[in-house]
Amino acid sequence: MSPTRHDAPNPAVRRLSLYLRQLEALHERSVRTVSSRRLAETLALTDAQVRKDLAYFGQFGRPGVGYEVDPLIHRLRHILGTDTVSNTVLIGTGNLGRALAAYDGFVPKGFQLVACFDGDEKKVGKKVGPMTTQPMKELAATVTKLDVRLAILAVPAEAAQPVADALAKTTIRGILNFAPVRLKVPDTIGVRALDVAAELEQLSFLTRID
Amino acid sequence: MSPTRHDAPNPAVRRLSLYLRQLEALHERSVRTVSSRRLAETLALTDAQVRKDLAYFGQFGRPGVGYEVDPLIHRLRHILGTDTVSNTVLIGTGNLGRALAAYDGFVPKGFQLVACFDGDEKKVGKKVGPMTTQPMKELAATVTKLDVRLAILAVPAEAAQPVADALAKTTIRGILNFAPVRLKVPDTIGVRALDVAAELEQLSFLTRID
DNA sequence: GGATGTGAATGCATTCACAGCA
DNA sequence: TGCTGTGAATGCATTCACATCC
Repeated sequence: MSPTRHDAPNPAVRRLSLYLRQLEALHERSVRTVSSRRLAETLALTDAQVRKDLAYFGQFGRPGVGYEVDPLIHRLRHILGTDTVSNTVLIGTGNLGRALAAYDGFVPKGFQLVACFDGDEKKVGKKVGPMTTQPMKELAATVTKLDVRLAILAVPAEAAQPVADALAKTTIRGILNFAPVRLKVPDTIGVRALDVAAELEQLSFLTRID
Repeated sequence: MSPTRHDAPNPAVRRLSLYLRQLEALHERSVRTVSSRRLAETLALTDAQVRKDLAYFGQFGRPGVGYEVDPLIHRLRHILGTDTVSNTVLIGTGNLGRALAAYDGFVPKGFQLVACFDGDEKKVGKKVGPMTTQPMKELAATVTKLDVRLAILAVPAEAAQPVADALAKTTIRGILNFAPVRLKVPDTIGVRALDVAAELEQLSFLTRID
């Protein structure tokens, strides 16, 4: 999965998630309308950037008024594809996997965990919330049956690439990878990586006393 | 904590973690020396980028030969500040916090969890691995006593900003934030955010069928 | 007056391409 | 020959600044 569709700069797409989160907070506080300036302020960006980012995707604002919170929330969800729920599978039911499964923030964001898998036979059959851990050999069948597009990978580093290879043979189109490994996948599959240790390293650098 | 010290572009610093990880893998395989080309290849970058990134921090390579793996590992660790162990605290001992505490990858990377805290009285006193969960009011004293610079924040969204405020009153200089909230902190403190739901949103966008 | 949306200008980061060294 | 380190050139992203509209 090489560049971004839709011509918009990649960093702009990343900020869409920030805007959406902030707009949802404003919605909670029953705020009806917000200007690029106020939005930028709370997110530590510039007003011009907010306007330009949003303008890549349409004309959402009204001069003299700003952006209407609720309609913009719906537009952004539509753009991100989270206005409908995406079935998602979890691979790896170790500590991290189970913690993710217990997180109740996915569903409101448009992601529903529908099955979980583990390569360790001892974990197969164990309950993870409402799900029962399945063996890896069931992956393809389950993914196909439930029409799953996204996978969360929370397996040890050594297992990550083999699992990615298995996922590539299914209808999975995106992988969220927690393992500290660069996955090689066909470019029909998108990958986002979350590497906790690497982030700590960045912090360590940032806070170095030279 | 505004820009990057040391003049190097921020993206270059982020890639340092990638280089280090790959070099550690090469070390495991007893590879002695590696060229920018090979390094770039496995990380899906260009050779020029690898050379330029490393050159921001020194002259590590030998023309005609490449980079020596072990010495470069040590240099990068030193640059990142992970050649000595950093004491780190964990705030929030819910599912995610405990999963992070159980992760055995921190110590080899230079981070030692030395204490954990929770605002929920019911969690205080509970064991988390070798640590005992402390109440938030102990934070300042413990952090000072153990000379802690880094904190991992794994608390619910509502609690994140108040905890960040409390951390700002201590010697903590960097926060790894898992809560889906933009933290406001004095610029003497560095923040890195890991937002799982936001990453899933990005994947959702990436894999949209327009 | 108070906003947006957007070309033009600026500022960064990446890539090129090559001099110089082993 | 093979490779690094690095100025110069290119390509992106951000910011400016203003015409336009409520």
